[in-house]
Amino acid sequence: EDKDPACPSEPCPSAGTAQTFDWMRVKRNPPKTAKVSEYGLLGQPNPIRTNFTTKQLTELEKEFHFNKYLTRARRVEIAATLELNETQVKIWFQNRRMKQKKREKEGLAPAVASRSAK
Amino acid sequence: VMILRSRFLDARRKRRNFSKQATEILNEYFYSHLSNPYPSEEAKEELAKKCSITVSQVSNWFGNKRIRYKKNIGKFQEEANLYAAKTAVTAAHAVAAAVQNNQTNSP
DNA sequence: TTTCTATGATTGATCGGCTT
DNA sequence: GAAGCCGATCAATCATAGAA
Repeated sequence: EDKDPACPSEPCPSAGTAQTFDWMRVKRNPPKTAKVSEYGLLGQPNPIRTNFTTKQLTELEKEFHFNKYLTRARRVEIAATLELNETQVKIWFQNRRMKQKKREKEGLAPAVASRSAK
Repeated sequence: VMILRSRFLDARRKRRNFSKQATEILNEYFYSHLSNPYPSEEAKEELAKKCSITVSQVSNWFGNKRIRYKKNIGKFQEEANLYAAKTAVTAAHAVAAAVQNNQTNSP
């Protein structure tokens, strides 16, 4: 049930004007990581968000420690080894770099001392 | 079994809720900018300072708030009206104070 | 204490903009 | 002109704090 925007320009205080702005309508397209399972059969079009295994994450992390950026060749290698798309590997590295940057920025001088703990 | 869902036991385990007043400040900003609740980097830094939390936490808060708000606008209606009224009262006080001051200076 | 809900954080993936 | 990166954000989920 929606309310007709009867009073758009009049700020009637008592009325709960719950308008819907554009940002509330934003919808993300489903991940293109469809990848119909090999023997799925189940009517599962696509699990949407892939859950990386601990093994995959460990390998990716190891590689990241070695190189923050990947070459096409290396990416193909890793993708094949870990059974992931090249895109997934690429995106993982991008996100990982962002995470790295965030940690460096925050984990540097907490400003207010905290030497009172323990 | 696949009890490997132990997502490395993230740091989210030791989560702490923000102070009552911090949440108050964040909500005031959110509802007074409901048409576009996307604070700029500068605004985030200011909010972070006022709330005594990090900029990332401010970002997380707005991210969660936006998603959860639009997921169920009705559930936040009461809260929305509450803050709308609050800001209205604040504005009214400012006006009242101005009037008061004006009269005091007018014999 | 147990159950359920509110909430902060994490993260694979998307969007728009800019560079190569 | 497609491809990669960045920064911000989304959206689903995790794990816990707090209400019931």
